[in-house]
Amino acid sequence: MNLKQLSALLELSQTTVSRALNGYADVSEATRARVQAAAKAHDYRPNTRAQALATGRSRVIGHVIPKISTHAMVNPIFADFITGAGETYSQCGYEMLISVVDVAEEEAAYRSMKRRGLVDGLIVSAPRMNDPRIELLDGIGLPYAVHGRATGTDRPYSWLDVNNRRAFARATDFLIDLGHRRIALINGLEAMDFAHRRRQGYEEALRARALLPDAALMRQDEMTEGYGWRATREMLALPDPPTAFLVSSVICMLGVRRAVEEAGLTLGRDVSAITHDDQLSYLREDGPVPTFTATRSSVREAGQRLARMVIDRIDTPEAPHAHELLEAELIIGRSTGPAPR
Amino acid sequence: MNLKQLSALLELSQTTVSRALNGYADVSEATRARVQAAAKAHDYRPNTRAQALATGRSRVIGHVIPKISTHAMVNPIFADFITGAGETYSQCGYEMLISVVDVAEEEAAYRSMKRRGLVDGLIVSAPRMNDPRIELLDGIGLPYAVHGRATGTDRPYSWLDVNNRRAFARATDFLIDLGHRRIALINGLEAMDFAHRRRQGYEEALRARALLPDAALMRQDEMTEGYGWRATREMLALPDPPTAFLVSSVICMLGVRRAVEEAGLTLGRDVSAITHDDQLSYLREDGPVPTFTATRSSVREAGQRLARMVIDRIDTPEAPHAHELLEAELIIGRSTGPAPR
DNA sequence: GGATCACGCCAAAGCGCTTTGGACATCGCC
DNA sequence: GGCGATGTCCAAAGCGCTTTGGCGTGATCC
Repeated sequence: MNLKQLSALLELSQTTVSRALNGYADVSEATRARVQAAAKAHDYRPNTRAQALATGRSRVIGHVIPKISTHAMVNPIFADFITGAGETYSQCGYEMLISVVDVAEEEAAYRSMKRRGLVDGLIVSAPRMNDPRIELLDGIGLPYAVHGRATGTDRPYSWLDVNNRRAFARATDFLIDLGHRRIALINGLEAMDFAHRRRQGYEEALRARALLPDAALMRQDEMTEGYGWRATREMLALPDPPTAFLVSSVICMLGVRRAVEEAGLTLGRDVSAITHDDQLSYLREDGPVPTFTATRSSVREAGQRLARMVIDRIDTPEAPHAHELLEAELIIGRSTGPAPR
Repeated sequence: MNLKQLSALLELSQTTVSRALNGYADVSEATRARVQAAAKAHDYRPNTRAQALATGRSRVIGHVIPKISTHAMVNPIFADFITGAGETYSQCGYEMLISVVDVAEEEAAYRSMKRRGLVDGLIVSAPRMNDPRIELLDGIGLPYAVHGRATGTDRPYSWLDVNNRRAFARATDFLIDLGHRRIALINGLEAMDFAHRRRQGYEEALRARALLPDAALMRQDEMTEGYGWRATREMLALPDPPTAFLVSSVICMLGVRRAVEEAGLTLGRDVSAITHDDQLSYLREDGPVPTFTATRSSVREAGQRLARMVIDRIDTPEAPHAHELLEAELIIGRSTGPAPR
């Protein structure tokens, strides 16, 4: 059933039927009701491609996943983030298009998306320091919103971010309050903006309490379980090992715990650790006290809100850029305790 | 730059330019070369929406994620699977559309996708026993391929699956060889087809060695870390606890390990465990011997191949249905050892 | 009573592509 | 020289929608 057939059936013009369904005022309420009833009865849905062609808007938002190499890690927060964004999209009548592209072809991919009229807007994920994509997308003229921020870019853009600096400063502070002095940082790759900010927060908090950051206690890498384990194991073997760890993700934290336990130590007693927790659904726990003390912020909610943000960019490009800074909660679990003496 | 402008520039008709670019024979090689050069020089990309409207094919493949409730788990294999599928799609000139829909509206979502001409085909994920989606999609007339199988459906359909039955039978057999007699199964939800098959394999292997499946040693639930921990903890507290565990996912396995260690036991010595491992990229390890003994099969590769399978369905709907049964490797790690006496 | 206006409807153009059904040369062949 | 075959190209008609501009009709106002 298409517009033509539906309007023939109703003995109305395509114009009137279209305008009736799209809420224009110059249709009498009587005919509008009649049209809506018929549309419902025949389960009429306008063809998206025709609609897009006629309006110039595709009602699709793109998410680009740059692929480093064949074996590179897929971001574990991806699934929950997508779910959040998808919820907003379906509420707002948008579709989500995901494009896996080789990192070398990322720029070409954006250009192609624009030229082919594939998407109305984009979500930019995992911004790096001085991320070139912001300038690129402004140049291309594709609305977007960034999940995170890109230190070093001076042009305005819309973003939503967790206050990573403050979260890690608070976590560090909390560990210092517990008497810890040698606090390690198991960070994500610091070319990533969020990891950079976390280190800032960590170092600031140390300095504010007259502690000197020690390069031997700082690591950065892709946040896998294996990395958490390796880093912890190595640092516990130092002559003057840390008594506490600040960890960038729960996945890493799993590795940290493994290393701590393998060393015959108990987490929360002999060694403390705080992780950032994106509330990934498949790692959720139940029970009164969480296993891990964590700075917690829902990545699914971030997806929901960021999706709304791109849609706003598309609808009102002239509006000023939006910024949302989510504060992470510091949730006390069983992985922290007073520093051993 | 659109077709009209490009053809004006070349002083050719739109027809000729279009046919030149689409490889039709009735264009001289000289003009074809000229057209291609101009298209390249101006980075011409046909508008996807117009192309789709004209051809009736959108070159988009849909993935539907049914959302149980606001807090339901997002499948952890999702990200890697999507990445694999996305790789194939970009090679074949397809786009991937992801739709998060409330489970109650799943059927309506499929219908709508078809009517709106949004997608040319679909991937069906996480089939349940007697999954109604297969009949539904056949009725709607949307090509699809299933990731897994749906026991109880007698109509033919294209699928790709891991040989879950054999994988779990082999794993069980291996544990029996090591002297284990009380082997627990920490399964996924058995309404899911894969979990059902895993239990079959497990029970068959037990019976083949004259062991009786014990309901007290079998659990099923959503495969979270917390579930693995809870199930293990409870079973270890039984009067006659299991000495080995068969676990449905690495995420669960993390919980199993936690429970084992909390009980003061050592995995691979006091208690053995084998998990199914989808080779999720963010849980990957390095090192010579893996931590976990596992039945291993790459979900990313599954994504790649299944994407190819839907594309084939779209291109040649009259071809017989394809089936691929991937065998999981049994990889020996450090989580298994001889049964303690 | 005629001008004005709002209301409700519609014909037709257009979005950017593909495809059908020729048209026009050129060529080889009898 | 005429005829069919072949090789190149093109005008125009769609694909299914939205939107512009206009057309009647009846009510309103001086």
